[in-house]
Amino acid sequence: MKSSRIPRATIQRLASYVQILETLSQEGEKVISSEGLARACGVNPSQIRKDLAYFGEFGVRGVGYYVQDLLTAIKQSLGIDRVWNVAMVGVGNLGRALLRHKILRKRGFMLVGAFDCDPFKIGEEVAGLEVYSSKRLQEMAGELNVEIGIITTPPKRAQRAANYLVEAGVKGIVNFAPVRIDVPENIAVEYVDFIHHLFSVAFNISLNLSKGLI
Amino acid sequence: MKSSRIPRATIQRLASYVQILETLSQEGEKVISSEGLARACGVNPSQIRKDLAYFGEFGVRGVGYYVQDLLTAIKQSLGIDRVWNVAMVGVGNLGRALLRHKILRKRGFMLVGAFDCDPFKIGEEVAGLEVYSSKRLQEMAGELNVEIGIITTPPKRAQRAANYLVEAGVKGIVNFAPVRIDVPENIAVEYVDFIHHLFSVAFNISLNLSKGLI
DNA sequence: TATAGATTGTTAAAAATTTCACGTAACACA
DNA sequence: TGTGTTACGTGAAATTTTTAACAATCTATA
Repeated sequence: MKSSRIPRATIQRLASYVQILETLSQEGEKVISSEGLARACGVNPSQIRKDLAYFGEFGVRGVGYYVQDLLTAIKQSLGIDRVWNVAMVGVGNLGRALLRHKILRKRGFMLVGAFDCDPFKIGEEVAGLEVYSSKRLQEMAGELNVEIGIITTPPKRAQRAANYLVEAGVKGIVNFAPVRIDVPENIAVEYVDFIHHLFSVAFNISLNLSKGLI
Repeated sequence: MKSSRIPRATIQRLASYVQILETLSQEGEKVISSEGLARACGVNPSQIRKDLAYFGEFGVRGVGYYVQDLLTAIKQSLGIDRVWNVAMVGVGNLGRALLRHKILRKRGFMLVGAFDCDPFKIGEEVAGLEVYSSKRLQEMAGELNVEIGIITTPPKRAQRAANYLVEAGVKGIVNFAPVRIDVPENIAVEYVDFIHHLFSVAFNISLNLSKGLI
């Protein structure tokens, strides 16, 4: 199928297929059917076949999908078959945790710079990276070849951080601060806010309570 | 409108309305229109009116919504007009960051217990909480009155953590580990995986590149 | 080489969600 | 009190997303 506009939900799901396929691959599984994959990530088998169809034909009829091949194909489709250089703005609790988290690097996102505007933090070393003044972002981003920015500042500083990142030439931003940011249209932005998920759970618990399920 | 089944997306959006209304409230704004709110969170005004209609009529025609009233109403609808007690299983980098984050408490989620299975971590104190053995979850959850569990273990230990939490009687789980967990149907589960968002940004950057937008 | 069994890719139907459009209600002000 | 203006609530239309159904095709085996 042609890659007409691809639903955002499809992209989200592809990301979880990657997780599962990577596990399967490590466990030495060679082949997986859409049904098997579907069970593993709690969706409908047709959904999976349709999602994949946006990008090409990766399976073999009567057989299923070769785990390694499919993994490679999805990664290629998502553009994560390579390493992306990432800079972080805001070295608070959350920032530190992300800097120390191995998962980012393991998934191909290499933290190459850490920035903060707090003079007390500047010069500090976190997870092998020196913390620089946010004002030096533009100057340093070029030589570090930063492509993606992660914002982990307090909400009030998020827009400024975004401005710095855009000036520094990043092409995408993942914003952990709970505010919208304004950036040019050709900059890809994603918002991460785990409080939403807590709200969601609280709501569903309340719902279950009112339905007498608990 | 009657509260027929409420779309998950609606709940997600309500959560962001809360964020914005709280800011507006702090800034002393008294009234906001669906259009103003829509602009602030990047959605369609009708969307907002429809979302709210699932829970009741909170606005005044010709005027808009009284910020404080709407905030109260949404919080009540979501079941976040009270404090929820939360236990965390897995005190790694991410767990620590969450424990130290003020935002959880500020939003009404009180961390009342921290658990880990690593003997080196047990007994340690993080953000004013002593870390206990995960095995003691069931025993302690009762007296701590834990209602929600947060899983921040490595993926392989997530299912075990979930089992402990369910045995301990929690009614909802927020899982930060990148794996599905199996729990009884009446337990509300939410998955948080920020790697997905990085994937998404990477994909959109690749897309923009191929469209010649960059 | 033919047949049986399995599982994909794809089209069509169904369901869910979003957007539009407009009647209705509230306020401001003459 | 009447009139104009604003902006909500809601039913219907449009769009998007998900699910179902099935023809196509691959492997295995006799």
